Parts: sequence; structure tokens; C-alpha cells
Amino acid sequence: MRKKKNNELLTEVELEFMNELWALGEGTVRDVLDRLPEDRDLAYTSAATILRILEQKEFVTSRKDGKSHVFKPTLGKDAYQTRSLKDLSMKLFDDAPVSLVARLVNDDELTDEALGTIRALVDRRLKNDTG
Amino acid sequence: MRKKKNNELLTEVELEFMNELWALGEGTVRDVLDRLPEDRDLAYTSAATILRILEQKEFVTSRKDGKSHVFKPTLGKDAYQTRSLKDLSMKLFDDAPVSLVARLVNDDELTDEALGTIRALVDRRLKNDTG
DNA sequence: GAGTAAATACGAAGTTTTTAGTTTTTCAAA
DNA sequence: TTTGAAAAACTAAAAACTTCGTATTTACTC
Repeated sequence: MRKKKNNELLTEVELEFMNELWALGEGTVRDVLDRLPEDRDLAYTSAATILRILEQKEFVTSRKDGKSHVFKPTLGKDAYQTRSLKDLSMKLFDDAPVSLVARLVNDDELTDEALGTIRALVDRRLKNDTG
Repeated sequence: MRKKKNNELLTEVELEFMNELWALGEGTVRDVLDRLPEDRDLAYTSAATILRILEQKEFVTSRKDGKSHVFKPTLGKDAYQTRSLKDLSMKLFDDAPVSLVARLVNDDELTDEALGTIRALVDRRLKNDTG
């Protein structure tokens, strides 16, 4: 074995599925499949495979419910968001989250309203820490 | 052909190499290889292959200099950072960059100093827009 | 020009990811 | 109790990624 691979992060398709499970709370293969866009033609068996892999990677657990399995995330979306941001920050922003935000704030497409919201978030957090 | 694949984003190893090229400005296979960590055992030919792929994907161009090729990014690191954030925001934050920042700001590991820096950035940008 | 050391081009092997077909199991209805 | 439909389990193959070996080319030296 060459190196232990990165099982902390989701692949593209895995993330696609987790997003549906996070929205659903929990669901069967069919439930997830039904939520995918119309033009996303994926065989039932493919969806089942992806959920099985997610279970192997321990991103979901499953329980038997009648005929089918019900899959449920073991990790909250917020926790995974934090994990992803940490990873991106490390790999592309020299491990400095601030420069990540800086890049975002400099993005021309960001509206003033969005900027205002961000400032409010920061202010609230700063107040809570010092007050 | 099943689907057009994503050539906008770098794979893990590709990003590893681009980071070195961004730091160097430009460089040969050997230059990049020399910058990788001690414990990163990679054959010269592997490095050459990765740079060749990066050239195919048009993330770098190369020019001949004496015996060797010198590779140079065609895309700035800042531009790629923006692109990555857009992608992450879309896939994991319901296309709402604000919620990405919110997640970051809520991260306990972020220092007050970092938060202050972020607020300053936002303020500056807001001032420039309205004034 | 021949020798040679370094670099490149090409491509193939090994893995992981993505997709889906086939077989088996399950459960309920006839 | 048999049967039929849906799901699960198993299997596998195509695509993408990572890695590197072999053969060739290049530029320099004698």
C-alpha cells in the first residue's frame, strides 16, 4: 500500500448524494435518486453503490426498514463545511483563512448587501467574545 | 463520450505543482521537484508528466530554454482562488458565499485578530463602493 | 562526429472513482 | 405457497488520476 488515502473528504458524486441526504435528514436509495435533477440519468444500482461507499467511508449509517435500507448522515453538513474550508484554506490559501475571506471580499460579484451581512456576522462574533 | 469533464479545476497533485510554480513565478521540472518536501518521493518522469498534463489543460505554458522546458502559469493564483471558492460555494453552500463566510466566522479556532482583519477588509471594500 | 549526461515524449501499470448489469433476497399479494 | 416486484448484494467495466519506466532527443565536450 502506497499511502493511506484521504477518506476525510467526499468526491464530487459523494457530495452530490450527501447534499440530498442532508436535505432529507435520511432516506432510501430511491428517495435520494428521486431528488436528483431530471437530466441526471443514473441507474438505481449506481446510486446504491455510491451509498454503500459512503457507508464504508462512514459518512452515513444505514438501518433496515422493511424491504429497504434507510441511510442517514453521521456528520452534519455544517461540520463538513468546516472541514472542507480547512482543507481548501490549507491547500490554496497558505493555511490562512483570512486570505480566503479576503479573496471572497474582493470578488466583484459580491453585493454590498452580502458584504453588510458579513460585517454583521463578524461584529456579532467579536462582541460575544469580548463582552 | 459520457460527459464533458471538469477541466476548470485542478486535481490534488496538479494543485501541489501549481503552488510551487506560483511561488517560483516559473520553473523547470527540476525546479519544481526540488521545492517539494523531503519525504515526497516522486520520480522525475512523474513530475514531467504532471507538468505536461497541466500544459494540456492550459494551466501553464512552456518555452524552451537550453536543454529544458520552463513552465509558467497562465492563470494567477488569485484567479484560481476565486474560481475554487465559487465552486465550493456552489457545491456545499447552496451558492451563497455569505454562508461560507458565516461558517468560517463561527469557527472557534479563528482568532479575534483574524476577525478584526476581516472586518477591516469588508469596511474598506464597502467604503470604496459607496464613496 | 562520438560519447554522455540530462531532459523529454510516450505510454502503460496500478488505483480510485463512476457507472451499471446480473443474481439473489425480501416481502407481500394472489 | 407460489409468484412477482422492488431492493440489495455482487460483479465488473469504463473513465480519471497518479505514478513511473523505456526509448528518444538534445546540447555540450572531447
